[in-house]
Amino acid sequence: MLTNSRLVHQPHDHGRCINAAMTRAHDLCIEQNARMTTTRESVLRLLWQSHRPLGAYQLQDQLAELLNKPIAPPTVYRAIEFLLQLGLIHRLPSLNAYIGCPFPNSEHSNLFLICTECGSASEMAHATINNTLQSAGAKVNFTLQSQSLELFGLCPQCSEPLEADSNE
Amino acid sequence: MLTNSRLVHQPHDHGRCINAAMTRAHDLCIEQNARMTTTRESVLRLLWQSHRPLGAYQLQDQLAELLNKPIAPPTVYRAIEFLLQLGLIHRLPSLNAYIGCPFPNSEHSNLFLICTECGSASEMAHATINNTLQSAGAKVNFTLQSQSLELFGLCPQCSEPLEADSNE
DNA sequence: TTATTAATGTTATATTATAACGTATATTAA
DNA sequence: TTAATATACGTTATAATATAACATTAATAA
Ligand SMILES: [Zn+2]
Ligand SMILES: [Zn+2]
Ligand SMILES: [Zn+2]
Ligand SMILES: [Zn+2]
Repeated sequence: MLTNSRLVHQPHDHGRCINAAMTRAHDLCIEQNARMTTTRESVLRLLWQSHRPLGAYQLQDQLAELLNKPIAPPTVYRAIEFLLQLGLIHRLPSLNAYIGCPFPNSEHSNLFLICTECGSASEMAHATINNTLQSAGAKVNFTLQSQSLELFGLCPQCSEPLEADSNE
Repeated sequence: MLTNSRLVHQPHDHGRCINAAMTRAHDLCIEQNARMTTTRESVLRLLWQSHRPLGAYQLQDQLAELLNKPIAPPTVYRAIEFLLQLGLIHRLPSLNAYIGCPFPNSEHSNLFLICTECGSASEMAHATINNTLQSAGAKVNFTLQSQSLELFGLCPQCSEPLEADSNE
């Protein structure tokens, strides 16, 4: 089971998250002979500013501010599409939002844990779950191609206040 | 494991699906002291015309034709919201579409099997999967509240042509 | 019946995403 | 180096999905 949950939902040195993500991205681009342009790099970096998914129009605003010039939606969506195709980011359909992928190299299905309180989202690659889903499909002769798995709930951080209350 | 997969992805007497769904809906409304108005009933019935999820604006068109008068988006969305709250339908976030729930009474999480070829979608309530997800969350101190699970692939119907080819 | 609540009608607008076409920039071939 | 090509970006318009706000009507309760 591969996950960034422990990191995401705890205080941590987030600079390392950013650096690691950007390094991986550049490596992957070289490997795939893809171009990491300023726009694409900026969008990826913006998505890694936190572990909270961002919508396309939030990205638009932040990108415009960062590059200090007006940015139109297609610019953002093109960068998003590029990053999605390389597997550097994911789309969270239930939120219409995007988030950086912490392990873009490894084959993995997307299981997200999304905190309804703070908005942070972590990702899991969970072999058992994937196998179970696969065989659940197979049992009814359904050939699995891809999947979108989103779990909503309270992250460790946001559960704590409640525990504190019960101590009083 | 509770599912309507066998039914959905095979030829079947769909009239029975519709009748069962409408009966369940009316029963549930009585039980919950909720009003099944013409608009709401029509939307539910439209969603049950097939096992393919429909978007809000497809519903708008079909509802306008059915009721023979212009229908504005809020009318559709209000009916959708009502049916969602009663658990009579579900939203499929990755499709921006809605589908009737085959077992609105039973507590269940929403696992959908969506055929990328014919668009049909079936639903599963799968205890093992839910338990596994629950405990996967618990392992990283994540308290599960709700979930959105969508599997994409080929249904039995749409896999068959390929099998036929290999017989030639 | 009147008061109250619930549902719908209506208009406008917010939010998310893409189409179409032109321009600039980078890569490759000559 | 230059010309040809492919790739990325700029720009404008618009499609597709969803909601806000307020007026009107219908159903229920007092
Ligand atoms: Zn971090
Ligand atoms: Zn990922
Ligand atoms: Zn049916
Ligand atoms: Zn259901």
